[in-house]
Amino acid sequence: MKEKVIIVGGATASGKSDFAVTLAKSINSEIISCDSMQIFKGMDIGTAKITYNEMNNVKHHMLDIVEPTENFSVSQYVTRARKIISSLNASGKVPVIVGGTGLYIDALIYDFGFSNAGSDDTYREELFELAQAKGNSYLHDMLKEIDPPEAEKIHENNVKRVIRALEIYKLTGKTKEKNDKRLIYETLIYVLQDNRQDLYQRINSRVDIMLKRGFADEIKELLDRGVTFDMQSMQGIGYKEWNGFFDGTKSLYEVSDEIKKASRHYAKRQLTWFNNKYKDIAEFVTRQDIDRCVDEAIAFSKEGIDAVN
RNA sequence: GGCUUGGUAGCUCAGUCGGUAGAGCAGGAGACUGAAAAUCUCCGUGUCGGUGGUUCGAUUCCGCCCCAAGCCA
Repeated sequence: MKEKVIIVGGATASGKSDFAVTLAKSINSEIISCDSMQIFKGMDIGTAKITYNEMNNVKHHMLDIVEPTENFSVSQYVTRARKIISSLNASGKVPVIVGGTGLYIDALIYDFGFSNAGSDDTYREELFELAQAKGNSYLHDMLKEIDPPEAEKIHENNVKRVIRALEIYKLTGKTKEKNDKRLIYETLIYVLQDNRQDLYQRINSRVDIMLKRGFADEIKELLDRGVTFDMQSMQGIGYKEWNGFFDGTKSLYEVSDEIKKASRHYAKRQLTWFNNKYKDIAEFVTRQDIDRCVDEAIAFSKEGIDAVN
């Protein structure tokens, strides 16, 4: 029998955290965050990480699990999250997975068969310089040599992806295997929706609030602790934009404006992801549907368990 | 009141030696199975301030008017 999982997805600032806490509370379960930035310690304000009070006594997993000086990847996320899902299921709890990182959710609910490839910074650098010198298509041709179908899927200007594909090959000696898309869990998936304008409005004002709550201090602290702008953690929205602020090349207004803009763009990308990929497996709801969803979640988490006992 | 410089896409501006116009940003659509809050792809018709004139034809040249900024009174 498949393990069960409830998922709450949606764009940034759409109210996922709150929604998820309510669901988890109602089925006496726990939450597993599915967010590629909230995994970092010390990055709280900018990632809009849930606060202790907001958790409302519901246990949260997969938050603050990596130092901001470290690299992290989907495969590591999946390995760790799966264990938590299993142990919760074993104790009769259906975990509520919340997050906006589409790839992480996908990798979790489908079997992508990742091997444990880490990263190779010097090789990345090497390839990047190669692309600079000989052009994007040169690098793309390299990928075509070793993995034609993969090369077919990646646009040659998407240098970062081409590099990662080559890097994986170098580290594992293998090309990606085709895995069919079958859900490995029994799922109840909700995607939170919102009017575009309202969402953008919410994003803008949320950035203003972040700044008032000491966003700048958070960045300073990270930098003091040895985090630099070229690290993975600092590529996140709300972090990379501060590059230039502390040496005076950028004003606070510019920083805030750029963060808002980037967040809006991000939200748009998330909407595209969920709208197009989750059409058949998710239920699209708004925050107002919470009561109905709670009922469904209760039924979903009970279903089957009675039969077993 | 006089002079100067502007008034072109939601914004900043380019351009048309006279044949009705194009960039960046914003915005929109999309891709995405190993960095994903990353990365990448695609989408540009707007009374060219108004009005008269010159012209086969004006957003482009000329006159007048309106608006904005600056300078002089």
